[in-house]
Amino acid sequence: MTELSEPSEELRPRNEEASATVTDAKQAATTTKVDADTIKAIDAIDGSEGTDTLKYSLLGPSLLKAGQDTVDQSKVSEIIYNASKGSKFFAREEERDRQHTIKIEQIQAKKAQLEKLDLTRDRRNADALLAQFELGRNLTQSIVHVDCDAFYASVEQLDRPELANLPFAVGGGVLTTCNYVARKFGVRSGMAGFVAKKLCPQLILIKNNFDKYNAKAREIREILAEYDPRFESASIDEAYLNITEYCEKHGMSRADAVNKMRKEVHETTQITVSAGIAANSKLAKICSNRNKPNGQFELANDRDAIMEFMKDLPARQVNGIGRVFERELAAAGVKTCGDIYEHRKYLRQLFGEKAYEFLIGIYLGLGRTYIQPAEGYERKSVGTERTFRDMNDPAQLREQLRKTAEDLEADMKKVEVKGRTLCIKLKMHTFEVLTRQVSTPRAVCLADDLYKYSLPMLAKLEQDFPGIRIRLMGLRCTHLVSTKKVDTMAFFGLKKQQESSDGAGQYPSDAMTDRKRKAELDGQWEVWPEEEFLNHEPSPDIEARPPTADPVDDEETRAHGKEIVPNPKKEATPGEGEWFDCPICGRPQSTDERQLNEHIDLCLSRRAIRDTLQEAQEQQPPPLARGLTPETKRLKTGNEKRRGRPSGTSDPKQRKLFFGTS
DNA sequence: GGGGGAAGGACCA
DNA sequence: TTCCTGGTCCTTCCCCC
Ligand SMILES: Nc1ncnc2c1ncn2[C@H]1C[C@H](O)[C@@H](COP(=O)(O)OP(=O)(O)OP(=O)(O)O)O1
Ligand SMILES: [Mg+2]
Repeated sequence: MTELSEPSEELRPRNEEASATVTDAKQAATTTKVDADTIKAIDAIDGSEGTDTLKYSLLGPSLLKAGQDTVDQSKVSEIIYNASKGSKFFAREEERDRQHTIKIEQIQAKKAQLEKLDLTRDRRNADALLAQFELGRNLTQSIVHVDCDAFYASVEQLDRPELANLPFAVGGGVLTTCNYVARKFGVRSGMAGFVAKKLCPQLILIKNNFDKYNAKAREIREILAEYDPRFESASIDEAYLNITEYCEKHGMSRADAVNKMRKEVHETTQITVSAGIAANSKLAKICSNRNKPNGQFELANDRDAIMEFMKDLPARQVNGIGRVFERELAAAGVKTCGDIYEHRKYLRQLFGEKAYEFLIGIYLGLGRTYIQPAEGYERKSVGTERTFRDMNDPAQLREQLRKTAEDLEADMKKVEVKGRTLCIKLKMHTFEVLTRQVSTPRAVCLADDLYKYSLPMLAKLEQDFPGIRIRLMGLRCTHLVSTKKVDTMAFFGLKKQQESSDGAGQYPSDAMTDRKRKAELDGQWEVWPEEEFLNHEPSPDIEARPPTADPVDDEETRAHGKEIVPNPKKEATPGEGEWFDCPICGRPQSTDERQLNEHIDLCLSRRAIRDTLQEAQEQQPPPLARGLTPETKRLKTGNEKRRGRPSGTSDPKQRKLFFGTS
């Protein structure tokens, strides 16, 4: 699983001072002008015809990062521009910039059009939405966002303390991060190594060592768990915690608790972290950037304080608003979150329903107030891609495809999944990206199959783009089917798929696993407990049945799984003790791990048999009637209804929506 | 009008 | 001379029911 961290920023206009509580002493000293610069840059953008937007874009996505206070952005931008000029990468960026500019003009034209119309209805709708969201506001929780400082660099520095005062960066062709000394030169994550060298010729480059970072991240998480055992790691160096309970139990203020936590992390792991404390995750995330490095910032759980906080907040600082959307919003007149209100009646028509709701939520400073461990989350795809020297020889391309397929097989084995959709990605020498996908007739994971199904896509692309020259190739599988025995997802009743890891009988290519094919329920199933069993298959005798021949019987498949995650349904009435709802049959079960697993095994194997039978009958769908069987379809919709609010998904990086009222 | 697949793209670390 | 990698979600288009 990949994971990482976040951006940063500071500067608070005077008027926010009153509402936002600064909880770290060193804060006052470190104010920056990045915000101001950013705004200036955007202002410049609006009507400009020149290279301003391109230069701004070339600054990279992380210009809001901490440690830039003393940087002369325009000088940096000039150096980057000159270093990049003339390259293919640059040409591509120019083209993108042109496209964006066209889109901006369309937005402006549309807005001008809308201004002539009577938008009373749209304004009323927006007000209704505001009112509705307001009802869901929850100010009862204390959410903390923790973010390690210059994470990879800090970890490297532990092994090489002599680097402490020298500018250094981690990464190869592109930097993953750099220390704060290097940031003074304008060096940032995501920047090309050679550009960074132009900005800072003495810059020392260190290779990535992900195992080391992951190990360190685990150490840090161990400490976080003391403060909230159900914390959510959002990336390798970031986590959300709900410390409401902790503070209550220990009679501590939130700021004190977080100070203590940060101190503890520093003392035991030697890594400094920054934190934001607020009423919800979105605000906490913004706050954690304010006193970076090694600082914290608290925003009171108070509506007025929050509204004041959002009022002058540059939209770009909100997670989910990047370089492009920032420009588009600016074109519509929205630069700060506070600006959203006066333009509310246009937003839906200009940016669509989702973005509109997202923005309204931002204006109100709403966000998730429930935090849940990431283990309860189901991965959606696995993929691998590699950049190499330009290539256009068909034989070589096939060889590369084969390699990619093998890499992907290894990754899929590691995370124990197969996929029903295979996606190929090519980046041409011009940096233009092409993707093609197919649904495979069966879930696949073996290199032979991955190759077999992706080759025709490659061939087609070669045909459509004669003489195609490629600098990157990737493969990705989606519509995953778990090959784990009982995976944790099951416990959330979200979705469960199971299949034999050796459903290989179908493929002539893998005779080696063939011996093992007992019940090959290669297909996936999706279980929506209530609907599926409570509605038409109560079958009271399930429990009584002996555990039917376990369909899964493979070494690796057995290795993992069987991990119990507490039911997130925390309202489990305390008086009655706790229970888990079986994700398969929906009935409450003992929380005893062994008993529960036994019960689930039973339910699962029962499902397995049923599905195998069913498959025998209705097998065909994939090729033509590709899509869901009527049953699955119904179940799927059922699920959506059941989960109700968008809330559910615990995707750490969920972008839009979710003003979870918990 | 809705579901789904396919292609492209924004965004995040 | 040179600009990564792995993942999520959204939008737009299309076909089909
Ligand atoms: N574009 C990227 N590609 C790959 N890895 C990245 C990228 N950006 C960041 N990372 C990695 C390296 C970082 O150390 C780690 C955490 O990211 P992030 O929190 O944004 O920065 P940081 O921790 O290095 O500095 P900061 O002090 O600003 O938080 O994720
Ligand atoms: Mg960080």
